Amino acid sequence: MPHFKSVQGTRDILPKDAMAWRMIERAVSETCERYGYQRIETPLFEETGVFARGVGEGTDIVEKEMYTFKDRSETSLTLQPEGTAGTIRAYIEHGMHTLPQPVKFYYLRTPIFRYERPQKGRYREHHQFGCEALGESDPALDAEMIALLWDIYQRLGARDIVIQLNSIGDRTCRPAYIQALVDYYTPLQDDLCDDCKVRLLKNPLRLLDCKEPRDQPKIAAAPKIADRLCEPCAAHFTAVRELLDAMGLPYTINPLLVRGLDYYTRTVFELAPEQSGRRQSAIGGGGRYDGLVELLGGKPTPGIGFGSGMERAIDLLEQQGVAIPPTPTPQVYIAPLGATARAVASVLAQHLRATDLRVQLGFGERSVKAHMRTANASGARFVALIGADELANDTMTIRDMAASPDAAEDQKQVNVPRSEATIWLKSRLG
RNA sequence: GUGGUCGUAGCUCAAUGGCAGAGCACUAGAUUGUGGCUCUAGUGGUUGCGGGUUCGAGCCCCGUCGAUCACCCCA
Repeated sequence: MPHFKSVQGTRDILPKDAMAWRMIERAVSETCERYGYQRIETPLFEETGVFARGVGEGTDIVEKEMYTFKDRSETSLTLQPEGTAGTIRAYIEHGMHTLPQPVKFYYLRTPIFRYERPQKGRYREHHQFGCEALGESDPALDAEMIALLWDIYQRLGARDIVIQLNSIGDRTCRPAYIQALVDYYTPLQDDLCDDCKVRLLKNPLRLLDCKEPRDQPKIAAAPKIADRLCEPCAAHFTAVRELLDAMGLPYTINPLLVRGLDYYTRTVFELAPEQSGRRQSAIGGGGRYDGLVELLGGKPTPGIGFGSGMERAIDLLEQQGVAIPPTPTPQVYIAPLGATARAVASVLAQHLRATDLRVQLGFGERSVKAHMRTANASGARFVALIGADELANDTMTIRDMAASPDAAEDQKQVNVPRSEATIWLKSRLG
């Protein structure tokens, strides 16, 4: 017999984790709706070009991390490696530029696929929630979105998390900054770590990200993008900061914050636990992408968005001991004895469920003891026992599983007419 | 893609190169139809997979798959 395993970097989300997921889903959807964002769900896969062009040909994601395949008509498709590009494609395809702008979306529990070497907090399939807002460049939108992300995690009860903020300029000022960076680093080339030698040629912004100790002094002395922004970008960045200050949102400017997707312009931000030396603990990140809609074939349209990893969010909440709502338990467990009772029990279960009670039906030919054990393990509050005696007089014996072990037997259970089952249970379950 | 550590029952783990085990969980019993505590029994394994060395491999060697940690990068 072959035995199958979930494939590398994927995992099952089991019932024991369901409530944690649901808690996050609720916090996200309710908070987003409060901010006027509406839910969107786009297909799991797109034509490869959507991501290749959107995310950027030179990025690691496109170069070596996409799940790309040809379908039976030889069309190149890709499982979404991030949440933004598909949403932009939908915005363009459905002519949403005709709606009042900005158009504000959120997505939830969206599977994201990246072919990477798995490790803690990093999977080949993971899930994100996120927001996108298109058609508006007002810095108030940037501030609102950062506040929204912050709000979600506050609502979830996460502690000690920080927002890092930076501006990486736009098509006007960034090329000049990158050139300045290259000019600064080129004379130092021979003294750089091997990774940085590659970065200098391939993705100079990433030089700022290096963690090699010997390169830190070079980074500290390197030109900073904040000093090189063009006038409009500088004004935009200032406005975002002033709004965040006015809203009282804690954030820190990180002049070294750059992001790995090519489409970002101006505002970029990340959310991470306060004392996380490790980079893969970032739980959310995003930024403005004013050129992206045009890049994907739409009219020039500003936009901004973020994505946040749900597995990482759950890890964080677990690590911080945030209380997860308990899994709902049955309110009634019905224990039938014998074939006739089982038929009666099935019908009774349906009646009770129709009145919104959570009912667990006991299956099979089992002893009373076995039923009681199963009921106890299920966490059911009451057991409704139906055997020969109860069948004979149309009753059921109801046992209160929450009664003290020391209580007298007649305090623990009572015989109730089956016709009064709903009323009896409802009055006691509040 | 690179490097370190590790793969034994559903879970957590034992077992000098010499008969594969325990606890938990699960199932069933402990005088009539009653849970939790206790006791007893039972189910459950091709020791991740494939080769090799050896009289004999869970243990040693090689490969492979996977997990984990770090790098790279990202959520």
